[in-house]
Amino acid sequence: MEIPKQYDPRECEERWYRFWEEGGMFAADPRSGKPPYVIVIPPPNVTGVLHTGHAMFVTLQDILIRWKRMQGFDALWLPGTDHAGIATQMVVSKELEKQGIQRLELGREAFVEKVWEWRKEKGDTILQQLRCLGASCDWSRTRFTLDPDLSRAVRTAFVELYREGLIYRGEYMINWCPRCGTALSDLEVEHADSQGHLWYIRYPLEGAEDGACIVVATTRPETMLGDTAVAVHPEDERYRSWIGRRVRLPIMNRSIPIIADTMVDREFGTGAVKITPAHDPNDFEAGRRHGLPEIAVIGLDGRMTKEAGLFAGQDRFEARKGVVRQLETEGLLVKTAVHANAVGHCQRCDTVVEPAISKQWFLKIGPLAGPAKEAVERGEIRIIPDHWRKVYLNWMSEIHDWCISRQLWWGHRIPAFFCGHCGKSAGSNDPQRLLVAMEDLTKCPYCGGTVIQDPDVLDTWFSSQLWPFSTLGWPEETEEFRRYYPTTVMETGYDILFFWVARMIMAGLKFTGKAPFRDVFLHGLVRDAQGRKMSKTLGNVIDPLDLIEQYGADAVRFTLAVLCVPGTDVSLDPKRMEGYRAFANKLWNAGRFVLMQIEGEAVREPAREDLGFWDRWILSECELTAKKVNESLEAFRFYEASEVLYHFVWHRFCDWYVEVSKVGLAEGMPAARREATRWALHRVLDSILRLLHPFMPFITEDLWQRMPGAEGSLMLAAYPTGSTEDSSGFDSIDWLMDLVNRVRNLRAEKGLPPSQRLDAVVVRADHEADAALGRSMEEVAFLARLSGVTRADSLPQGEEWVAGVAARFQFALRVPAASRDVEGERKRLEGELRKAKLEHGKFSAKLESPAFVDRAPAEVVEKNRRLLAEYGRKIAELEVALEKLAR
RNA sequence: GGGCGGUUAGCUCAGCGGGAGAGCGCCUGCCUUACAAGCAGGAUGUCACUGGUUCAAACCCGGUACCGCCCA
Repeated sequence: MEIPKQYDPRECEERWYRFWEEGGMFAADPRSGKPPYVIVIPPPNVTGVLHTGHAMFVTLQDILIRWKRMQGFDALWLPGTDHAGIATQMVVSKELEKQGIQRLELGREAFVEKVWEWRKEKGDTILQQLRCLGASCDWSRTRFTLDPDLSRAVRTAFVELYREGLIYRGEYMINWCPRCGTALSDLEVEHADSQGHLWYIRYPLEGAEDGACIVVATTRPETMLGDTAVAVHPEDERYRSWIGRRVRLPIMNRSIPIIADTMVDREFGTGAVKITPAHDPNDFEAGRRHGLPEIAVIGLDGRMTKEAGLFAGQDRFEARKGVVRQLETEGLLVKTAVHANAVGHCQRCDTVVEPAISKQWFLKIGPLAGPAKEAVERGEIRIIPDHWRKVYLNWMSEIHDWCISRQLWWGHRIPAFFCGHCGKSAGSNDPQRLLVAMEDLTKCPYCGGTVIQDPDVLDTWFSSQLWPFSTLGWPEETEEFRRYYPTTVMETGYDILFFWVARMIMAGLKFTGKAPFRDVFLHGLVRDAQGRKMSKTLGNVIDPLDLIEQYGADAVRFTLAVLCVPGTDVSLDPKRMEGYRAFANKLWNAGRFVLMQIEGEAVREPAREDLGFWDRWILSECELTAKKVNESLEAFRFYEASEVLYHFVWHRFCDWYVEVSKVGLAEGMPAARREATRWALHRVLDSILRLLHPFMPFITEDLWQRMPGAEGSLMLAAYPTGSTEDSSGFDSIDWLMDLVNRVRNLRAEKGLPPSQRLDAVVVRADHEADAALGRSMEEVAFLARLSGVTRADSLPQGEEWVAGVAARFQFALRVPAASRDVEGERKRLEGELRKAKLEHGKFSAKLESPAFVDRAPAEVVEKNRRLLAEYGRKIAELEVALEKLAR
């Protein structure tokens, strides 16, 4: 069998993926009788192309799914895409503009038609790209948030909430994006600190002969045109006598009252604030409390309205400058101070968001948040890492009503109707709650008149919150829903904890009465090598498809897994990926070695007594590794699981066992010994491939298929559990390794190449160590490149011997005269002595303290005693060696 | 303003009460017939600062400084 020296991912990835998919191995089977394990995918936007965030969740979720599938679960990983209202509408609009087509000219129906065409053409690109990473999704169950049955779920949810009075319509302050032309929820506004100004403006007091003024400070002077009051704190001595009087609003020359309200922060500015109910959320609340008029001076297009007087028609930022200039001219600007404040920006287009009063649909959140909070507090839902649990609870306790209507065309149209004849109107004048319905209305249920449907659509997240159950058939009680709901794990990035996870919990509890998942695992954001957020403007975006092309999907996956430390963002350094590509290659060559040794025939399990000490050691290490990997995955510690595997494969199996096995496989060895070694190699490689498969599915399948006796697919083979058998009794391996290391070290310092075999004498081993060495003479000789090892009672005499000291052994190497360097040796030995004395000193100090000996646990004291003795012996041995050198 | 984190080797980060670790990078030597995407060896740290608890603190508690994230 010819196996190339280098692993070539490109050669096999597509082939194996097709093998799995065509073999139906990704499909869940509700009738299998196995326990279900379910993850629903965080649906990528249809506009999307694969980015590193997707690569992250695909890797982690596929690891979980493949692991559980191998463990014998009926694993369902349900894929799909999200219609992503604003994002998709923006992308398609831009596409059309390139063709010279304007969305508004096209009209709603035709535009939506275009989006569907676009989605048909491009919408599944990303799902194809997920396959490149090896995603073992059950593609037969792929869903899209605008599918008819999912749309029905959305409508059901809306109607139910409306009938219960949890959805209402009204004029309130919302966030408005002038560029997208739609309302946004609070979450869709990103606050960015910016260096702005604080303008101090003088408002003349009416009826004051001395020209007295009240000075207010504002970061948004253009809004003063819409001021309808000035507010002070009721207990503020400075202004107490002013309350109830009136001031003259500059520029507009309007008379407005001075009111008292406890919301005023006495420390901010002058302690007196202007109130603009139409353009500030706090002022809006204050305005409603005090019954103030709401005068909108900024329109929804971002331009000043006719209420803005001489500024009407100006852009809002132009008007700001104009107002300041005008105030200066009138001598009413007291001062300008530099001031940092957080400005809201549209999440999608980065335009500065305008707080505005608008008639919108809202979801009353209180009744939903309560149970959602409790479910997490009670531990019915676990959020991992734990600190996100705290963040979740904190957010849940101060959550606000959710503005769910959007002035878009692409999305779930709100099933609300208005009658032009009798004036009945869904949300505000619908006493019997008839104007929101499952089926479209044609006639008014009150008067039979013609109705029109609300033109708005729902926030995309309104449908996303139903995803874990709408994808399984809800509101129908389908077989899938009964079997796979609630799902098992929700795995996603922490950036959508509020957007999505929290809302799914609320919706799940509300509509199904059950928490939609048991565990929530939140991974960190993928950043660049310097820890910066990836962004197009920075030009530091890493394309996962490029990475796959360059390093192979397995290396990409392994890197992401090993970097996934809970609670930390991921700095993705391509350098790091090189390392894991090398790991894949290492595994490849280890596999190549084993396959060459077993020559295509399955080796029968040998009798226990035929297994050598090193064979039993590696088998035991392998069990231990399996156990740790399962434990780590159970706790979502992906980094730990992958590190444990990396270490075992490279630094136990390859570095030591594969080397040692060459002794057992050598020509002159008894047949039973050779067979036992071959069996152990085969056995451990098989376990390694199984253990690594969820992390590196392609290379492991490729190697596994080459193994004698391989049937079906590795992805359906049993996952090793690791035994609970006693794994002690291998301490002496560590001593032998240390001996080999010391010999290698001495050899390196003498500049003696491995090709030069040396004679060695090993002496003064204690009985235990001596016995261990006796069992492994050939192995030690091979590993340390020695021509012969002699056990003796004392160090040999003579110029040609160089001494060294290991943990349990003292040894001497016979070196050529040319490489002797007495001075250098003395320095080396003295250096070692110094270190040993330092360590010795630490332990003896500890053990001399009665407090330590009395109060520390016995095993800790014992361990310290042992180490003290070890260093004591080492010191003695080094001193002997030095003394000999002096002679 | 409220909440949550972080500060450990040149870089990215583990460790979270009992001998300071990994990967990458760096230095030296090797084509030792699985692997040069490799092998062997080596160097590298006042575990931010400061009090306290403890026989014992990178780890627990209090404070300080700096950095970050989320929410208003």
